[in-house]
Amino acid sequence: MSIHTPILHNLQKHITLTKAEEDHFISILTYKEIPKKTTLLAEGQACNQLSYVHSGALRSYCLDESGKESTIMFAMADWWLTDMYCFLNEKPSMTFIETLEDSVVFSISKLHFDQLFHTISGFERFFRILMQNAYTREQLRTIENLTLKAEERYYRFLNKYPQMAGKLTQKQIASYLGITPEFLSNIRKKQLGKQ
Amino acid sequence: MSIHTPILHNLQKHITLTKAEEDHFISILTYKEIPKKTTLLAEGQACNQLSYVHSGALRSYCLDESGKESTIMFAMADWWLTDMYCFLNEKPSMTFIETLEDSVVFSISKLHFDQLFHTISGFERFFRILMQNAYTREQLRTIENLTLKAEERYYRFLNKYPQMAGKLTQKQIASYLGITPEFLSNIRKKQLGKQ
DNA sequence: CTTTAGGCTTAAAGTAGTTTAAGTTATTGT
DNA sequence: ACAATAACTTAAACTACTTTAAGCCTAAAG
Repeated sequence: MSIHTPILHNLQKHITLTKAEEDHFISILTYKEIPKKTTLLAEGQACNQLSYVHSGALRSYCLDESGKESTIMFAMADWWLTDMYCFLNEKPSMTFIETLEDSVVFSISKLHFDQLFHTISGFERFFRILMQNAYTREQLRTIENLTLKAEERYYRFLNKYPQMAGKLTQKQIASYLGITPEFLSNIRKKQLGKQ
Repeated sequence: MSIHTPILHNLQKHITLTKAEEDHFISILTYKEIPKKTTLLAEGQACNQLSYVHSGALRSYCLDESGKESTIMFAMADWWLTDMYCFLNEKPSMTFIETLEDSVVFSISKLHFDQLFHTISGFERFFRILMQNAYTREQLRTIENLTLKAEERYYRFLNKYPQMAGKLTQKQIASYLGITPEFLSNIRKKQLGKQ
């Protein structure tokens, strides 16, 4: 059971690798230990890393003109994270990525990423499935945002990501749901009364 | 310039096909002429078709318990459309798809779709890129829904999809933006005053 | 050609969510 | 151990958006 077992296992969810492919894949990974509350990507920076979360938890968010934060997504162990649009199109990042707790990630540079489609025969398939899942998940989020009230969205969030709830502040959860922290506090008070 | 030129051209945006691959691809397409305001997929039905829009315009939407419509997406010439989650996972459809005007589409069955990954060497890449674009577009929509007011979302919609604006009713546009038709009418009146 | 249903508008009243501001409780850095 | 900063709460005033209901206009169906 090496340090690379989980990330290899993640690939093996969707594709089979030869021993040579495994070795090559491991050779391009950059191991990073990142303390809690560290920003590893900031708006405007080159977004040339795709990261696999080995342990810990991270969050990506953007800021509007007025300085208001919106949490785009979070990632815990066994998830992948980057500013996907900017990574794929080699644009300066439009988002921030920060650790929520001490984390270990394996990063792949855009250069190596592009090569993986040639060096690992199943990688195209692997990444296609990753993108399929990300797309359908994001579409569900859109629909829930359009059709549900904040209270219902909050309970679905708690239900879908119970582990994340403890790692995020209320302000961060509110910014994922698209409401103010004050209103989330309101929703929670209401629920306490019911119990 | 055959009827298949546009759909082949669409594949060739991202991959190169041999003549044999082109012929095979064309052989699995189902040509469909569909009159205006026809429902070609309804909630609960098997969603086993992925459709390329040759001409015309379509819309996908879902209904909540109370009967309220939400427009998930629309598609015009040269776009692809299905209930992606249900198509990929072979679940009964959660959405409706209807034509907004007389349309011609080429459909691919899930069975043929699965085979394409083996019969066309670049298809995995093609579909990966399709999913990448769909994902990053959807993520942008989420952020705009969370951060912008309805008025701003409406003007960005008009700006991004000027051709669609004329094909959708105000009710449908409102349901894409996540507001009531009455409030959209309000926004439009306000703008008329400014001009 | 006429009826009817749907699409669009208007306006008044209601509600979900925001803003501001103040106070309380944790965390963090020195 | 202390001060400073951020997290969470509360409440009152405000605004964005919804609901309801009525009226008008256009297009499709008989």
